[in-house]
Amino acid sequence: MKKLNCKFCKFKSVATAHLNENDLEILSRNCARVNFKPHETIIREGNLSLNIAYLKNGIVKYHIKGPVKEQIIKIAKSPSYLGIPTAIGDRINHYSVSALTQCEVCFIDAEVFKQFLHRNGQFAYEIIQLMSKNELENFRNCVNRVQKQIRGKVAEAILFFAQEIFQSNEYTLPLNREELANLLDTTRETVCRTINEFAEQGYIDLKIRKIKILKKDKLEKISHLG
Amino acid sequence: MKKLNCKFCKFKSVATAHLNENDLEILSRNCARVNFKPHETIIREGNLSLNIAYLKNGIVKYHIKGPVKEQIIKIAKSPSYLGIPTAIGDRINHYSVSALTQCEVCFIDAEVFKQFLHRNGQFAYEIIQLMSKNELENFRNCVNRVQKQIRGKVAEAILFFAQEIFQSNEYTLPLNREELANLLDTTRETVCRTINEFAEQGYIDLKIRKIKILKKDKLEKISHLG
DNA sequence: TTAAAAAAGTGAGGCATATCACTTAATAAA
DNA sequence: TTTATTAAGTGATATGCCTCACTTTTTTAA
Repeated sequence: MKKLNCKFCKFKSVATAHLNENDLEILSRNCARVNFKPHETIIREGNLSLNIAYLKNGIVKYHIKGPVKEQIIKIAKSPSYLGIPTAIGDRINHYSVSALTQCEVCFIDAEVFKQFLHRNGQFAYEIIQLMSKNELENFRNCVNRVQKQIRGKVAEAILFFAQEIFQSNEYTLPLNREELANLLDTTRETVCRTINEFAEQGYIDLKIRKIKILKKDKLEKISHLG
Repeated sequence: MKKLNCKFCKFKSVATAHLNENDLEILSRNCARVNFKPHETIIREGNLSLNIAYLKNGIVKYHIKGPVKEQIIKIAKSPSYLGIPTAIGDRINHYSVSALTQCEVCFIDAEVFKQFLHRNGQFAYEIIQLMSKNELENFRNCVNRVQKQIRGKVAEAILFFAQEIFQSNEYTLPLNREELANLLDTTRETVCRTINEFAEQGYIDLKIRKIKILKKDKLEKISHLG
């Protein structure tokens, strides 16, 4: 943990840009930076939610205890706030967030963050905008989960990592087969079969976790079809 | 449509309680009340989102166009804001909301609402709190959808309407079998079979849409089991 | 009050995906 | 390097639910 000067943070969020000198000073005093290695837990379900986490760098997974098993609900990357709903919606975290890659996180005291929201409508508005976009994404996500068949979901995931996470058609998947299966509501075996089928068909080049998209149009068609 | 005096509205939201006389006056001038019959659309996906809808009275369904079909994503009842994420997250509605019962809705000009958020941190904070709770619920909802089997979901739905919507063990389901199936990601036939099985087992008393819960503990067990 | 239309219920068979049991490959440890 | 461990891949079988085709009941309209 290091104390910071948030004023000069190059990863400053859109919302934070609305804070004045004084508030940035308060933020600096109530903010601590922590680094996480892959697999480490940043936010833990069931713990007291005393901080807002801001992901400055890295890729994370959100996961939650379900009636049957632990479930990955989404993948997110920096820059983004990680714990707003869980810190403001209740005193206890309702989900976990874990690092998939090396991650750099700022923990902001939740009370200080709430004070900013109360005092600064501009700041609050930016947060509301972020949360709104998130909720729309979550709805979309949920419908895709329940309606698409496995081939459609695997294709969607391959494209998601290329477009939303890595901005490249070539990348190393930050999930193993088990985790990918969990994210897509299926089993490891089915993911193996499906992803290898895509490789056989020449839609992707696949070396375990290294993926290169060869026929984006084919994948898009499979993804949209369900 | 009628013009209102929001100051004396007995359905006033927690957030609105933070508005001062002047803002309440502005709200009154930019707010219109509309009544809806069952099946009528309150918010339509794809339309411009120029208003925030506040549900003063009634039960609604949220639904969204999926890759395969129109999907019911959730059921909500008054009092609640209906269109915050879709009005603030984008210029165009990303989901629809339709009346399941007779509904009373206030449409608030989105720009006026945004002004309140900008100017009044207290107001914004209340909205953030509502949105946070919503997001936590959505996550929970989504995990249940993907992990539970049909029997578990039907049991959950029966209990949900009793506890969250009607606060009674005896109620008339505001959905037909087709809609209930859609909400639970299954087919009409499977819902019929499952719900009638529960009736045969004596867990519920069932007359088409009239439901009376007889063995809550049994339903809870089935629901939690998945 | 009867006819028409819509909603609900039911049985048989099919299918996508899960499960199980195992092999092969990759990575980590000794 | 060799061995141990974990991750990935694969075939055979099982199963929960969907689909289809139809009947029965309820609601709406004439």
